[in-house]
Amino acid sequence: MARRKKYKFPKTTIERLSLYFRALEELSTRGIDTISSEALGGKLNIKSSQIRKDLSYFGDFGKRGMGYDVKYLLKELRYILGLDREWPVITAGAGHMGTALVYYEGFKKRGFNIKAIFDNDKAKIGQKENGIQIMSIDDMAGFVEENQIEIGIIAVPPAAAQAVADKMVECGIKAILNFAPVALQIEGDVRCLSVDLTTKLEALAYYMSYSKDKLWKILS
Amino acid sequence: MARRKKYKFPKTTIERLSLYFRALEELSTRGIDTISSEALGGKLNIKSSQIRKDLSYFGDFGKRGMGYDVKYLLKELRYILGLDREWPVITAGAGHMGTALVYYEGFKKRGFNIKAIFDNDKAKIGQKENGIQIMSIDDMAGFVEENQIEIGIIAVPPAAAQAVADKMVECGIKAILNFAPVALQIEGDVRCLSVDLTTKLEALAYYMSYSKDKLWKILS
DNA sequence: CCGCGCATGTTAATATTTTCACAATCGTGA
DNA sequence: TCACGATTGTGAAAATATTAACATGCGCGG
Repeated sequence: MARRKKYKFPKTTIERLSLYFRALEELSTRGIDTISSEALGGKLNIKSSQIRKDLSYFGDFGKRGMGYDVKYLLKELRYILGLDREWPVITAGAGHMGTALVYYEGFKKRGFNIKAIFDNDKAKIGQKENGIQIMSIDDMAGFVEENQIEIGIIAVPPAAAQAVADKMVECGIKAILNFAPVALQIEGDVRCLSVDLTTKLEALAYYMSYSKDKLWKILS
Repeated sequence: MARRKKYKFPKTTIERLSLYFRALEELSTRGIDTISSEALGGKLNIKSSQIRKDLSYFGDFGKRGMGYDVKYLLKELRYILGLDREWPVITAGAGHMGTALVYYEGFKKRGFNIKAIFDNDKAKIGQKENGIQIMSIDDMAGFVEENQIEIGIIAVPPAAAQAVADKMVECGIKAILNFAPVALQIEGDVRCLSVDLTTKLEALAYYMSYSKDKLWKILS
């Protein structure tokens, strides 16, 4: 098992580990046994020194002169990222985005199992989506406790997001992934990360329009 | 209009401007005319000094002792971000995620108008989703040229993403927003940003599991 | 079993980003 | 019109993160 090496490392390292994991998975299915940091970096547009450094925070996984054993590194990363178990999760919001998440392959593949969908639309409650029950938000507390849910995903309209987040926290959820375009105020030791669909698109709009007739330049 | 001040600034500044813009919009609809960097930071969990510095890269928008005029700053940010115009965009992928994007309010609201959806599923081609035509990928080139599309959104399964990206580049698309969980290789001066649904979730899994029995600690 | 080439792990240097701290200055009310 | 409280804009310091550079060590071939 991976030995701990350093106590502190950049926040961005974790998200890169996730990228490494994904790329290694793909290499593994292609039957590739070994890869160098240089080659992996080429696939991901990340410098090889960055990869070596990221990995070095957690252990010595490679062999000098040889590179990394794909299967071994996968196993280690799976452990480091906490993907060596199933994570039962709930989602809130049975609209288009919520539904898309329920069908999203990437979650199941990594052990994130959506156990229930919560919504307050009476017409939807009681129905199923991809085999998963849509339930009333009023039943969230009991469900979370019974099924020991720790992770909640929010995919409701922005106006409702804060209330849903509060509800999740109240129900004992420990981590929230937020797809609503609002900054949630979370109290307590609950982790919250947001996936923002529009800021990235707006960044693209910025790049496109600045290149034409604006003069600001981005650093680096 | 905003005066240019500095040539270089952090990459992250642009995405924060987008958050400021969104928060100011909400303040504006609530009839709030003026806000301080401190108060805005409180809403967004961002330090006031960060906000002032971000804005300072583009101009002097505030009044000492008073704060920022909400409507004025909105206007300036709209210009800076390139949101003072309509952006015609196309999407690729008419699956669950692609469909969710077509119905996503946040895009239209900012002037990003999805003009067509491309897919290679014959059963879907010719149909509409939210009033928008689903077309064959073979017709992309003509459509992009005729409609002067500069931005493309990829929401296809990972295995197909690279091919779609190549196609978009070939068609003259200048910026790509990628929702597929793969690192795209883009040649030329085409901008590409990815929205990653799983890395954030995996980061949460990491935080949750490290807090229990792992010893690694994150920096800061 | 020695020497070579390759690719790691790591230390040091560089680059970038955030935060601090405070002088500058706006509007208000005496 | 002056003094005060508030809040900006900013230069300098601190904190973070990336990149370079290279000594170290592994496996292979002779």
